[in-house]
Amino acid sequence: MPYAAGVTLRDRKRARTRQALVEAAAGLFERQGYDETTIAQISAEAEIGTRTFFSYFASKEDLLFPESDIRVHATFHAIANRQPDDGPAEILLRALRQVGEDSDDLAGRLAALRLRLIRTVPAVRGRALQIQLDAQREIARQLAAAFPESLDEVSAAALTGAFVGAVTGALQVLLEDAGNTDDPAVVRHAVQVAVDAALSPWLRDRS
Amino acid sequence: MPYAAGVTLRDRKRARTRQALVEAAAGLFERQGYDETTIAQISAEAEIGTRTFFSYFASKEDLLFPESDIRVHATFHAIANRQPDDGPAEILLRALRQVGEDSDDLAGRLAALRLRLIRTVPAVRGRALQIQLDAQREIARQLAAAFPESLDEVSAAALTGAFVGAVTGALQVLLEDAGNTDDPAVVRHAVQVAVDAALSPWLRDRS
DNA sequence: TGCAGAAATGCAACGGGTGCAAATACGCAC
DNA sequence: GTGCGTATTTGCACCCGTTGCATTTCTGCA
Repeated sequence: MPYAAGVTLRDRKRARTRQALVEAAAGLFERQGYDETTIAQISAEAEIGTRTFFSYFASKEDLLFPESDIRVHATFHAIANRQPDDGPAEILLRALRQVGEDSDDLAGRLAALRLRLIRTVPAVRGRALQIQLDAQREIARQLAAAFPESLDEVSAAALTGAFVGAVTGALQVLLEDAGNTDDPAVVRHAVQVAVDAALSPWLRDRS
Repeated sequence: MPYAAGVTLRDRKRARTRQALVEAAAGLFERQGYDETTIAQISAEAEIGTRTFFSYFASKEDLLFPESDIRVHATFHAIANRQPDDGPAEILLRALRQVGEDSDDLAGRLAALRLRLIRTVPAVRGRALQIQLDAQREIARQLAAAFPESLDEVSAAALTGAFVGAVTGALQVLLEDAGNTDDPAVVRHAVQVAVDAALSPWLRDRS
């Protein structure tokens, strides 16, 4: 029932405008750079008033992170569909592995742009880190709920933080080495190498 | 030769003004809140022009992170003075442990304020995370240099990221549970618990 | 003491972001 | 299809952080 009731004209129009904003922004950011692009320009290109922009996105940075919760939901899914003998670490491992393979997320034009701007623009990097931290927290909560007897909230958060931190750290180095390539294949490969390198200590213990 | 030559009047005056800015800001932030305090106010209280503020700090957030590299330097020190048979993990472990014990950093009024604002104000949290990431990167670099045959750059970054991520994750939960206390003793205790909880997986393997 | 260079300052401007009130468009009942 | 109540859009004025520029003031040093 994806196209169920309740999806009104208003809703569709709103979604379309939102999409238009993201695309307009992506184009302008690529052409002129992030700092050089003004919200007024983006709004104009999407044919809405400047003021209205802020009823779609709370800030300029947020344009680069629409649907910021898909990763969290993916992990929820990994937790829900876990193998009976999977421990917390196995779940996180599988989930993070999947991030590397999920081409939808990394191959897209917007994803490449986002990655470049995260490396380049401090404001964007800051926002990205915050979103990551929130996601981490939420995943930890779910993990603790799924393993009530072996994980308290604090341990769950520590574990999640360790995994995410490891991947982030490795990725940081790999991307800075890779120079300014936006080639999706290169980026995807870097992510996979990073995940494997980051998670190898955990792999060693269990295999 | 700490008070060596070259320390001119200008330098001392500049340091004094910088300090005055930090203190003025701390007071105002405590009294009125972060967002409600304007740079003009801070500058006025420190008796400089608003414009001049930006020749001391690049942004409002940076007021809360003067000497942001002492932690990095502490880790350098831990690396330099390592025991002959210490591995990379032991070094990071010792360094992070020390953070919890170093009362200079956590007991101070400014440190408590900083911690509260990190939890409260998104802009501050963003800046803090960026500084942390930079520090992490730098530590990883040093670690890789210290263990050339057992650690490549990527592994070093992953390891560092895992440790820091674990502590950060644990601390996040502990501080949000602790409510809005600014009691330094409580905070310090939370940090120690967080570090121990976060690092216990690594401790188990080695002891 | 005087001069070159550094720092401080004032001013104007720009962009992100918000509160407010008027105008507009949509959903829905009739 | 009409009309009304409500959600959305919009323009406007405003605040604040931040920067460039030109001017003035101050310090280091010969």
